[in-house]
Parts: sequence; C-alpha cells; structure tokens
Amino acid sequence: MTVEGRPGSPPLTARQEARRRRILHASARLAGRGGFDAVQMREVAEAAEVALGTLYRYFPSKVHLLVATMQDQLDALHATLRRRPPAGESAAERVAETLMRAFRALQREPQLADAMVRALTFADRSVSAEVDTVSRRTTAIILDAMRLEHPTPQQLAAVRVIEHTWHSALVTWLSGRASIAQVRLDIETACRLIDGPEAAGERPRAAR
Amino acid sequence: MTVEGRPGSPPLTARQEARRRRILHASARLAGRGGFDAVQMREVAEAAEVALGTLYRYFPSKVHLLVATMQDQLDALHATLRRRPPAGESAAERVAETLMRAFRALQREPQLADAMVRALTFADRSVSAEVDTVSRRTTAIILDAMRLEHPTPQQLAAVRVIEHTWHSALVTWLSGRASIAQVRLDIETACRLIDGPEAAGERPRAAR
DNA sequence: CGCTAATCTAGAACAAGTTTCAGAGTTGGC
DNA sequence: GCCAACTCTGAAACTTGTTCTAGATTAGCG
Repeated sequence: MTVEGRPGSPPLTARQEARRRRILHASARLAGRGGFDAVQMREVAEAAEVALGTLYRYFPSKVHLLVATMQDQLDALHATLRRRPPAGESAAERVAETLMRAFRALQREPQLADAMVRALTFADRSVSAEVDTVSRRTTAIILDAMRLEHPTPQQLAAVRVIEHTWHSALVTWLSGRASIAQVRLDIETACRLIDGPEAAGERPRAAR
Repeated sequence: MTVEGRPGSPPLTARQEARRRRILHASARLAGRGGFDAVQMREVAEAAEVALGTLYRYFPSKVHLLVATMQDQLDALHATLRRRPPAGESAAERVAETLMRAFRALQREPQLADAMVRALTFADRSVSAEVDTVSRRTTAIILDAMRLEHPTPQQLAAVRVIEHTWHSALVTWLSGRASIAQVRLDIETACRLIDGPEAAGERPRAAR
C-alpha cells in the first residue's frame, strides 16, 4: 500500500526515489528551523514540490515522516563514526565518547533534534516498526563502539539500559530540564554497567 | 493567569476545586478507554460539565491536562506504597520491587498509562514545570524505596539512570516493542547501579 | 443589598493533521 | 503505439486542539 523507502517493498523508480529524497530533505530543513511544530505537512509538500496526497502516500503521518528523517540522520551519523572511531581504552569509555559525540551533533541542530525525538517518543503502535528500526540502528552504533567479540548477556542488558538513558536524557535536555553536563553524567553512569559490577579500581574517566 | 491547583497560587473556591476535580476525573476516565487520542478536549469539557473555555482556563493544553492527571495518579501510588513498603533486603531489590509494582498498576490500565506517558514525553518547554513536578515525585518514590540515610552522589546518579530507564522502558512497552519480562530485566539491570561498582559482600545497608 | 471585577457558558472561528475524490499523468506489458 | 493499472495533482472536506467573543453568573466587598 504505502510506498516506503524500505528495501524489500516494491522498488522505487528513479523519480519516486527523488521525490522521497526531496520530502525528507524538506522535512529536515523545516525541522531545523522551528522544530516539531514547524514541520507542517502542507509546507513540507510545497517545499518538496509534491501534492499533499502524495506526501501522505509516502509517509502515512507526520510522525512517520519524522521518524524516517531520524533514520536518515542516524545513518549519516553512523557513517561518520565509522570514519573516526572512538578512542577510549575500555568499552565503557568508547560508548560514552560515542554517545557524547552524537549528542554534540544534535546540539548543533537542536530544533531538528527536538522534532525527531518528539516524534520518536510520541509514536504510537502504528509506527512501531519504524521506531524499532531506529532503535536497532542505535544499538548497532553502541555495539560498534564497544568493539567486543562476544558481548555477555549482561553487557547486552547494559546496552539496553544505556539506550534508555540516552533517549530519556535527550528528552529532558530538549525540554530544558537538564543541562548538558547532567546528560553527560547520566550517560557515563549508565556506561558503568558495561564493564560489569566487578570493575575493580578502574572507573570511567574522561578519555583525553 | 491560570487557575492551577498548585498550592501557592490564588486559592480555589470550593466550586472551583470541584470543577478541577471533575475535569481530572473525566480526563482519567476517557484516557482509561481509548488512551491519548480518546482524551478529546470537547469530550472532557462535556463530561466534566464545564465549558470548553473553562477547561482551557484550568489546563492550558491537553498535555498540561494529562500531566496533571499523572501527578494525581502518582500521588495515589505513592500513598499506596507508603502503606505497604517494599520488602527486599538491598536497596536495589527494594527499588526494583517498587518499580515493578508501579508497573503492574499501570498494566491494569494500559490505556491510561499510554495517555499519561505520551503526554509526558511529548511535553514541550511550556509544560516543563509540571513535568518536573512529576519527575521529582518519581525520584521521591525511588528514594523512599532505597531507605538510605545518606545516599552517595553515585547512588543519586544511579537513581537518575533508573528513572530514565523506567520512563523509556515504559514507552517501549506501551508501543508494543518490549515485553513485560524485558521491562523487568531492564529495570533490574539499571538497579544494579545502586549497590555500586564495589559490590563486594555487604553494602548499603537498610537504615530500617 | 448593590456594585464591580473576575469567572463561566455557549458557540463560532481558526489552525494543522488527515482523508477523499475527480481528473491528469506515468508506467509496464503487449 | 496502445491499453489497463497505478500514481500524482489540486482542491475541498473533515477532525480535533486551540482561541476568541458576547453575554450570563458568581464572588468579594462596602
């Protein structure tokens, strides 16, 4: 029914792919200004030179659109990180460094971050597949940073908590209820879980 | 400007207090059925026998209304918990038990939980004061469960991460992306942070 | 009581997300 | 090149959150 950029569904023609790209671009640009509220479906359609009905065929709701926008941004981030991997000594350090780097990227476009994160947490069941994709990509980024051959089940559990912390801390920062320092502390605290409770002596300390 | 039930602002007359109560009651009832979407301002106003404009004078937006509803529910929960405190031996156990108990309470009214949590995470800056109140009450509940005389800074940091985990896990459960077992595991994982990385034999003992 | 300011009501009006529909344009298969 | 099926467009309509207005009610006060 829906076109969807996901590989697997009917492949898009070049023009369709271009439309999809224009839409995502317009979405990100509008979000970069006023945040969630500034992404108005009529304006996105106009900016992407597409009819409103078409926009809705590509993305069945504003939330779908913004979650897709987030997938896009995450991909870009992941690529960047692969090019310059984190340098910490322990897995915990590398994860914390990676997340803080992602965080600084979001800081540069706080309005865009606002739009994407609000969409993500506001998403209801009808978007759960897409949200899940975002979640899986986030997990992949964290696991990449850990650089472990065989993460233990406990470490995987730790990754889940870290992700929760990351999302929630982001939300509190975006709504002005936590400072950046606080976010960093929260992330570092959660990352302590990676090295496990036996962490003798060594405690997370800022790399560099 | 706004009436607000918060003590401090102009005291409400009995009729106003009654209106406020009717509104919150109607809100919770509607949320208990269809969740966030079912809480429609016109319907709340009608059910509470109040004009739409009055509803907006008491709660300046749907999100404000639902966050206030959450404050209400949290108060009730906190009272219940005080009556029957958690019984675990370590602070971590008691916190996990408390949160799982809260979680079961929410499970009984998943639609209501959905409405409240969605409102909470969707809230923008204009609601941050109210959201902060909710957050502080949650913190109080957790600290109560820990029953520590002097929580260390690290333990306070752990509480923050636990709260993040709690919120975010709730969101993923509500959107059908995590099972209850998974939520429990996540909460228990986060609670491991309380007992601290030095987890040797005995640690934070209950002040009892 | 009677006055004045604040509050409440009913209802219209507005804004933005979403749906719908008729007609024009594309595409893929033959 | 031509047809059938699908896609896109433009515009109107519908829904629900939010705002506004004019007139009724109520509360506080002398």
